[in-house]
Amino acid sequence: MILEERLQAFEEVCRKEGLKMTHQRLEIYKELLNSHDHPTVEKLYQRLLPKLPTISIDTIYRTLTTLEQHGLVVRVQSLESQARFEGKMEEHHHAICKKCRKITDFNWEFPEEADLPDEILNWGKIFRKNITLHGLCAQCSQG
Amino acid sequence: MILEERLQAFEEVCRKEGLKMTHQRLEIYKELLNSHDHPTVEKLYQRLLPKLPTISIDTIYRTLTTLEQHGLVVRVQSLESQARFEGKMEEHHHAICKKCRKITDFNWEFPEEADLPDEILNWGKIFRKNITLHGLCAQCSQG
DNA sequence: AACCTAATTAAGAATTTTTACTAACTAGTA
DNA sequence: TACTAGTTAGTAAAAATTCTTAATTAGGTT
Repeated sequence: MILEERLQAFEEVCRKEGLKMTHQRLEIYKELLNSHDHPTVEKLYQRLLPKLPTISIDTIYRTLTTLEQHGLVVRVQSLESQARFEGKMEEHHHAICKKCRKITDFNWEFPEEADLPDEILNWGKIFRKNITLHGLCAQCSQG
Repeated sequence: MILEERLQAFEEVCRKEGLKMTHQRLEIYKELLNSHDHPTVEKLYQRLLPKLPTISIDTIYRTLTTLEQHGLVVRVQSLESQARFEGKMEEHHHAICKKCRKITDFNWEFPEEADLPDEILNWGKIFRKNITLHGLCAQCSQG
């Protein structure tokens, strides 16, 4: 069960880094793991309200930033002003529809790093390599 | 002179699309062309103030959004909450430093589209393909 | 099992970032 | 030179994010 693994990793990281395992933190993390639409903070807030009726939106901002800093979630690049997040940590890439703004994941084995130009290999330490496709999704390109 | 070409293209697009060639529009566009740091609206505003002391920040937002819609500038994906723009239209890619936030351009010939997985070729119409490298630039990875 | 302590939270307020509204103004054309 | 639709500056509002503070809590210690 991949979810189990993620939650164990979550616990482990928290212990290692001295982060406390609070109810809110766990629920926010689980909600993000269950969300496959790269939600905004606002969306997560709406989804969490039934379970955590008194949670504040600031807590979600804070929590996601903390988890991001510890490599447990990813802040997704987007063209919107609202921040978006994802819990999926396996390397993958995104296609963004200019019209409906939907972000679709896809897998692709990235070319070997060695194929990248030298100029950028000297740039520094590379942690992630992401491809983003910009365009119109099938639905939106019909209209 | 590449700048000349860009300005001519700018004029042409404006004429074609019925956009008026206002002083502000031209100055904003030229300032962006001269900026190679993927500036925020706020930064452009600061840079334009000496020349256009009464320009409002709203005009810069509006103008950039308009130019973006007509394919004259690109809204750069970023991890920050502030929108960033660039005028460089040739295909290129970005490396973002997690620490200092600097965005560095680099060139790389993207693999043939055919090499992308089928799932994503059926996704819709692809206009742009961008690679983003996340990491620490040389300077920041020393500290 | 109660206690300590530093981390975390909720709530409200404040900031920051972006957009809307409106009257005045301007580019492009007649 | 006048007309008209598009554009601008200024003000205000909305949207998004962060800060402040007092209360609460997790996790370790006695």
